[in-house]
Amino acid sequence: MHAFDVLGDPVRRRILELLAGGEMTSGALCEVIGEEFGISQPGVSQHLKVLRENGFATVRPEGTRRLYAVDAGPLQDIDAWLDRFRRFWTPHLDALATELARGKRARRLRDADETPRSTP
Amino acid sequence: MHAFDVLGDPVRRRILELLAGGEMTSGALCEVIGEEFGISQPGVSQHLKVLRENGFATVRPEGTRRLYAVDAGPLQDIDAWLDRFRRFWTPHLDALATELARGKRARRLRDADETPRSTP
DNA sequence: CACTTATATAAGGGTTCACTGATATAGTTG
DNA sequence: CAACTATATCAGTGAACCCTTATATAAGTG
Repeated sequence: MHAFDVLGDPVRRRILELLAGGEMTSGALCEVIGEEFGISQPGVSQHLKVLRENGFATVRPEGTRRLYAVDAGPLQDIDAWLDRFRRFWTPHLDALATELARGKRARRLRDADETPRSTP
Repeated sequence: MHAFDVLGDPVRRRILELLAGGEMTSGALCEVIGEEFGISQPGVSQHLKVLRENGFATVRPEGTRRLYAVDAGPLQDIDAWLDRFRRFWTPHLDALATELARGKRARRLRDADETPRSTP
């Protein structure tokens, strides 16, 4: 399943949004999602499986619970795919700022201690 | 159809990649896509319709041809949605650089992501 | 106008997906 | 071990999606 397909489902997007705030147990997710979308525990569990199997989430057992957390790998892939379109909405940011934003070379920020002259 | 669903299809992603290079006619797209994916002209046309109807592409008639172009609006929405996960792969960029990169206006644009309450 | 080229729509079929209810696994506790 | 809690899996069903072939619209050309 492609990363975009995984994110095509609103339940899975919401789960990731929740996990963005930190680890959560399957049960806690079931509660919120069940409330918001009106779907059953197996329904949520199946979505968690999709997130797991596609690298969007990791799981860590703790006693009888299972703690889920975001794995940002596939999200980063999507971010990278979007690169080729960024020029459509960030007309001409100077290269340094773009580089910074992408995070390709965070180190350079320290070296060049300047305050990047903004041209927004 | 949600933006992520639109991008879930590899043919539509490829069409957008091609359009990222500049306007193209339906015919030219049919040729490349037909070649690469082995699908028919109506197949491609239907994908173009999806892209149009969901705001990913604009069309402009020129004689008997139709010129397609990228409309980056929905892509920007996706980029904005990814914001909440960026900290996972851009450890700690200072706020200024991030703000610069995102484009200050992008922030104001939209933050709302509908999380429907379904009625069973 | 008849003909051709460029593109879109229509109708139908096969496949995939997301749900539900029932059940299985696994850890915890009496 | 038995009972309970937390979570995952199974089997089945209805809907959505993407493709195909056939056909429609529309503009240019003799």
